[in-house]
Amino acid sequence: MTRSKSRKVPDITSPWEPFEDRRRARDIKREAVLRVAVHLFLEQGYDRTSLNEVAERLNITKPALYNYFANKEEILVECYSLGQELSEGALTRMREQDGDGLFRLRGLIRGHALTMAQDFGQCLVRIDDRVLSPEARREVRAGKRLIDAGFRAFISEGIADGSIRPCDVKLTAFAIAGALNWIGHWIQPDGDRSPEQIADEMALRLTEGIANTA
Amino acid sequence: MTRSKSRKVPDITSPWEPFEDRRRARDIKREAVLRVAVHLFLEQGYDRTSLNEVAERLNITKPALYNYFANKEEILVECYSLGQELSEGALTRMREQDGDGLFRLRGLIRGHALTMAQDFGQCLVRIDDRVLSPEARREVRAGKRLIDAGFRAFISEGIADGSIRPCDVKLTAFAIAGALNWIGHWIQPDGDRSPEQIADEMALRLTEGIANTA
Amino acid sequence: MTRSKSRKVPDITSPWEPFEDRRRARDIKREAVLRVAVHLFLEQGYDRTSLNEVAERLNITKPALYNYFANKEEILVECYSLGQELSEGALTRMREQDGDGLFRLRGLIRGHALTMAQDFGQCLVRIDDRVLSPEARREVRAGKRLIDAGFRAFISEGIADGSIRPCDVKLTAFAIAGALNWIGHWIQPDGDRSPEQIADEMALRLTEGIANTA
Amino acid sequence: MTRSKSRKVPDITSPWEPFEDRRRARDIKREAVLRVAVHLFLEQGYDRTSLNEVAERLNITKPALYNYFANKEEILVECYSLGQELSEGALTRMREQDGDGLFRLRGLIRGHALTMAQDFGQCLVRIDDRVLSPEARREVRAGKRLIDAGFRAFISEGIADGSIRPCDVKLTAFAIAGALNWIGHWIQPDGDRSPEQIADEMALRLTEGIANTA
DNA sequence: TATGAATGAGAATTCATTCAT
DNA sequence: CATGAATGAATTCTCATTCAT
Repeated sequence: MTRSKSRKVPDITSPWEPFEDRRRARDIKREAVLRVAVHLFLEQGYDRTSLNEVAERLNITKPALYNYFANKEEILVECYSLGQELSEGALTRMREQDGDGLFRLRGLIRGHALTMAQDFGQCLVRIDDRVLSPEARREVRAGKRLIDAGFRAFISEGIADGSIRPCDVKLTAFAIAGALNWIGHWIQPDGDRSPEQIADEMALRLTEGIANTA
Repeated sequence: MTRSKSRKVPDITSPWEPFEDRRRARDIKREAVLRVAVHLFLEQGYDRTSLNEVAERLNITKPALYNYFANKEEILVECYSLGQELSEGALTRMREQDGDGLFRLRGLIRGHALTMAQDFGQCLVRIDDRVLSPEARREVRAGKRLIDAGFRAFISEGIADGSIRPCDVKLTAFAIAGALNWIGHWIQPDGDRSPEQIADEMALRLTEGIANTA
Repeated sequence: MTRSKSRKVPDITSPWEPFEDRRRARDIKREAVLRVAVHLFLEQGYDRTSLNEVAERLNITKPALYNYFANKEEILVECYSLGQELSEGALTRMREQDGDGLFRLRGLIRGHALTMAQDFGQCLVRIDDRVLSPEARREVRAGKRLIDAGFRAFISEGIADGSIRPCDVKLTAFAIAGALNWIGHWIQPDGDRSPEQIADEMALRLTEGIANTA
Repeated sequence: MTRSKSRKVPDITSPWEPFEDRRRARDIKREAVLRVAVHLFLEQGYDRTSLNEVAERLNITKPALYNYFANKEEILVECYSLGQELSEGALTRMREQDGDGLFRLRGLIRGHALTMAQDFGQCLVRIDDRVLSPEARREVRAGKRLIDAGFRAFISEGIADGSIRPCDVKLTAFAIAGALNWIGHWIQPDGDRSPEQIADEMALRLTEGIANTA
């Protein structure tokens, strides 16, 4: 690992590097915690996953976790955030791309489907956010609404530009989002379809009915 | 209540009535427990709902619950069962009705959508069955697979009889089921669409793309 | 059984018989409770045996037990009593028989050994009387002391009449009682020695050292 | 406390001391728990002794106990172990000593008698091992059988070398063990015989009958 | 930064006992 | 007599979190 190597010779190069180094090491450890945590959360549920288990898998002790996170909730919130970023990234990318509403919608579908193929993405729909404190929940839900708004926006856009047939926007968005979110519940790492295949298929299937291809 | 009335004159009508009466009273109470429990489970999550809360809402004490259920898990399992029955009922009904695959699929969609509008139905998709013991989980999942198999069967049937365009059956079934299950997450009792409206809309929307209407 | 016969024709013979009958039936049931209870107490320990289990084995319900016993403790106390009576019977019998101290001691040993071969006898030494309320415990211990006093009396008697060699009476009594009480811990219903064989062997073995056979 | 003193100057003496120190402190605390626990177990019985009581006497809180023991059963098992070691020590010592069977038997008797004068030894015979899980019970019973086997071995040895008169080995061993185990039930800390006196007396009394002194 | 220890809060479950029927 | 239901009290155990070191 380059991390451990650089840790051996910090003073030689620059007195600032150690800080950099340390911060980076810290971030790496934070990430490791999150990866292990989200994995266990998905495997056993949030409430049934004790911080002890998380710590054990990382070969540290429970209180050590508190160096990186204020509490258990913060861990979950960050897992949500990382998942959220995945879909938001797709949303942003499609917003910035040229193309009609249908094209953008399909892009978002693909992006959201791929999100659901990852642990952090899955936790968005498989870990109930009712375990969060009201404030944290509000924030998380705001994030989720963003994506939903994205679906609706692209659908409306498509209807406006003629690429999508008129339909009940809200319900259609819910239907699409639901079909995609469900992926997180049935997808298997070693399934016979790759995440990309699933994403592509969904992008078509979920828009067939509304696409104005006639 | 008729119960208390009949209790006053048991010997006159029938020596069996008291028993019947008691059994019925028992069932009524069991049901009340389940209704309160599923409500709280949906509101706060299973792990965060203590039996104390359930009991309190019923104006009884916690140990009294153990007269009706062996343990907390059994309560959840029965909630799942009641939810499961809702969709299975729709499945059975459509199986017995005449009509092509598309027709049946739409019926099942409607039925499953309506299931998702009820507490017992929602708990199927909103309470993580990973809290169950392996045996109980196996049983619950078997039930869920039944519904999924129903979707696939009707789609296959439709493809065979020409009412549905050839498509990836498994993925399509997942997409439809996902869109419907998601209803349980967003529907609101006082929303501007009635469950029936949602069900009808979904029955159309989710089949538009695959219906062979040309 | 004559019990069931007489129960069928109670009014014919005498208006008083039913009472007798009822009392007897009651006693029979009490005994049944005690037999089942002591068995379970020995099998699982007093605290770990719930009245439910006792009731179940008798095909009745828990509250029904309260018709025969005031509480769980009373059941145990009566089990002790029945065991106590076994040894006390032997003590009384030997007291009334002619013979020197050694003869009587051996008789008591035999009697106490046989007591330890029965459930009620075993409970004397295998169920800790510390589970009893102070009053009940006092009574039970008084009974146990009676037996112990019997051992000492016979030993002293034997020393006085020359059939037993001078020895530390108290310690010798404890040693003999201990050896006998231990039988309750190792004896097995289907062992290769009958209770009588064990009793006889003990009567000899435990007195060999102190018998004045020279 | 010396602990706090050494804690002030750890680096001077050795970098390992703190660790040693901690481990030792931990062991000391574990031992304290066991001593309090066995005392209460003997006083009130295992089931009637709550971990709360144990903790209270130690001026800690109940969950703190779980730092040292996995559960209540483990505490009991360790109490048994400590008691077991006492007698096993005597057994081993006598095995290694020169002398005939009678000599060794007497040594084991003395050792076992002294075991019964201590809390940990008493719990072997006064706490019913039926409260243990099957696995734990098996282990504990294996230990008990070891001692019993020791008694039998020394008796057989004595018969073989002529120091003990031929007798029913199994029954004799049971009788001796029983007499000794009973000590745990009647001995009193402030009795008029010291444990050593009792032990010596028992070593003689229990072998008088079988010793080949003629 | 990391750890062992400790704690407060809480949860499920068990059970002897009571009571109305 | 017997029962179903209910309860209060207790108990074991878990866990997130804190703190001194």
